[in-house]
This record gives sequence, structure tokens and C-alpha cells, in this order.
Amino acid sequence: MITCNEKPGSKTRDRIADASLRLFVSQGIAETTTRDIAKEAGIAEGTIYRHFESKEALAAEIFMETFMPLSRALVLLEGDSGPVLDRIERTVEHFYRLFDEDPTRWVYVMTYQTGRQPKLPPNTPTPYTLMLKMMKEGTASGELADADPDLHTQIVLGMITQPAMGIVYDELDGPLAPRAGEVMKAIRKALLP
Amino acid sequence: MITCNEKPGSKTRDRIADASLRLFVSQGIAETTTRDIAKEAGIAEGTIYRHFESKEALAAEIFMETFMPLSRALVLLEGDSGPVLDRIERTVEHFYRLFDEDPTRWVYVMTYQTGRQPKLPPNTPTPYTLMLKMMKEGTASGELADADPDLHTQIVLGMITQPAMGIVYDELDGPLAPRAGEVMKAIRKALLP
DNA sequence: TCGTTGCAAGTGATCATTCACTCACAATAC
DNA sequence: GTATTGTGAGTGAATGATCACTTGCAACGA
Repeated sequence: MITCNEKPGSKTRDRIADASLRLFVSQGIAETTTRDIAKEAGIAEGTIYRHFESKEALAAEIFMETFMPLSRALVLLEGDSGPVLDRIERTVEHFYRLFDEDPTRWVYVMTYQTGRQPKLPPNTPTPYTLMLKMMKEGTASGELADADPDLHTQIVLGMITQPAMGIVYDELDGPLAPRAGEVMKAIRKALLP
Repeated sequence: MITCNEKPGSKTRDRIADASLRLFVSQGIAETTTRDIAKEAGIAEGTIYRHFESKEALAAEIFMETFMPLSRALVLLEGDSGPVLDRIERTVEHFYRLFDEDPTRWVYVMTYQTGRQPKLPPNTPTPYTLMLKMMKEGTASGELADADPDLHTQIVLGMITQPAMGIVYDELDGPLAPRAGEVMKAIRKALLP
């Protein structure tokens, strides 16, 4: 773990993190003041600094606490045996289930890197790197249509993540998990020879 | 007193807008100070306010100047006759050509709304609303596979925009226009019955 | 001359962060 | 049992830095 000041489970720490997540997503990180956070969490401004080094560190910790478990889970799924398309299907199902548990949190993660230095430890597997590996494997084995893996990695990632954004922007009704099957049907059609 | 809609071509105004665009994309709007903008544009801080009402207005104007022409062009393409898939193809080709001219500008537009009040005049057609209309038309006529148009609108939008983001994040090599054909091949396969 | 454009030095407001302090409680001493 | 001491979470009023924006003035072109 990179920086996690204390055991998660501290009541106050969680109140601060939860309040911050809500405010960061609805107004943006820079537009959220420590006063806002204190008020939303129902604590004093100074208390934030008993639990986090700085506002920036607080924002980064929320990102890491969400992203790292996903990254670890995806590595396991990617390492499975079986057809690439089935592994992608399990990946989608897993991500959509997580998304439904806390959509706000995932919007935060999906938009966090924008305009920010990468906060990930080097060589951390990302959805992008894992998907690219699977696509290369699938085209090499002939399971997938012969096509540029770099381009098709982006296409498939877009097919998976855009419906999630659609739900948050109220263009699509949730929950997302029941739609995994239909998304996968489109992905299969797009990728099969 | 202050006119924010000036004749385009004002040298200084364009220097400010270009510098702002670059900084906004690389560091975010809130993280970019007026001092940064002045330095990057090679002008004095006060000069910004000869051309724009405020930093927020400057950010919004850059967005509108880019988005509105796209919106108008898409309305024309969407109103064409012919198969829906051909209209989508022309839309993709048009967008990818614009993207290649100034990728930075389009990343800005694609991420602008995040955490911001909608700045669009009401009823302005967006890529989302136009695509949804085409998808409904295509499923009604039987040209496309019978599937939820709301979900498939998101899927197709993701297939189109994610490769663009991929280029900006250096995960994919540009230019994008030559890839329009391959993207459309995937879209056709995904949507056809 | 006069309106426009540009500049540099302000200015007040706001922000993240700090710090001296309180409080509740537990361990230790008597 | 009860004083004493230590501790760590919580507080909220400073603090100093920084920011968006203003002002007064100069240069220039019509």
C-alpha cells in the first residue's frame, strides 16, 4: 500500500473520505474547499489534517483505495485460462457489479487522471494494459478478427466504460450489471472474425 | 464596455485563447492561474480582461467556439437521407478529421462538462441526442439489430470517442482519420442484425 | 483628439494549512 | 478508590500565500 495513514474503519476518517468523494464528483476537486468538506462531513476543518496529509493526498487516497482493488481483481481475471472473449466477459461483469455498488466512486476514478500527474506506482496494471494483452493474445491465436490490437483495445474499452458514464449523466437507466450481457453481445460481434 | 465577442483574428485574443487551451488541457481549468495564462501567451495579466469577461467566460468561450460548429455540422449530417449506418460513417469521418486538426482542442471539449453546469443553450443538439435519434430510426426500420437504443447509443459513442482519447493519452498513434474505416467496420458488425 | 489596446502594480477575498487549546479516557501511582 | 499523568482525536480562530480581478496610466492609431 502506498500511503494509507491509518487502518480504514476510523469513523471520522470515513466520514471525511465519503463527504469528499461526493463533493469532488459533483463540483470537482479544485472547486471543493476544505471548509466544504468539513461542513459536509460534520467535523472541524482541522480534523481533516488529523487523518490526511493534505487535500491533494486525500484526493489521491480516495483514488487509490478504489483503483488498486480493481487493478488486483482484473489481474486475476486476466490470468484465467479459456477463450479471451470469456475472460473479457468476466471482466465486464465484475466491473459492472462494482460500479453498481457505488457509481459515484467510479466516476471519480474514471475522471481522476484528467489533468493530473499519474499517481500510480510504476508498472501497475491498468484496464488498458490488461485489455491490450488480451486483445493481442486473441488476435494471435485467431480467436479474434485480425485487426490492429491497439485500436481495438480502445474501441472495446469505450464500449465498456461509456455506458457507465451514460448512467451517471442520466442518459441511461441503471443498474448496469443486468446490461453486461447485451454489452458483451455487441463486443463479441465487433471482435469475431 | 467590455466586448467579449470580438472579430476573430485579433492577434492578442487568439494568443490568449490558444495559451489557455493548452494550459487548461494539461493542468485543468481550476489549476491554471491567470498568471500562467499571461506568461504562456506572452502578455500582461490585465490584458486578458480586455478580451474576456472572466476566466470562467474564457473557458466557456473556448468550449462554445469549438462545440457549436461541430453541433451544427452534425445536425446537417444527421438530416441526410440514406442508411443510418452510412450517416454514422460520415459523422465519424467528419469528427475524426476535425480531431486531427487540433486534438488538444477536442480533448478539452470532451472533458469540459465534467463537474460543470451545462453551458449549452437549451435544446442544443449534442452528439448524444443525434446518435440516439439515428439509433432509434435504424432499429425501427429494421436496418439495425433489434436492441435497446439507449444502451447502444452509449456503446457506439464509446467506440467513436475512446480511440480519440487513446491518441491523446499516447496509447494509440495518430492521426485518427485513417482509422475511421476500421472503427466503422467494428460499429457495423456490432449493430447489424 | 479620442477610443482602443496593453501594461504593471495593486487589492480584497479566499483558500489550504497551522497551532494552541480542550476534552475524554486510560494507564499508572499512591 | 482516587488523584496524576499521558495521549490522541477534535476544534476553530489565526496565518500567510495565492488568486481573480481592478485601476491608473502610457502608447498608438484613426
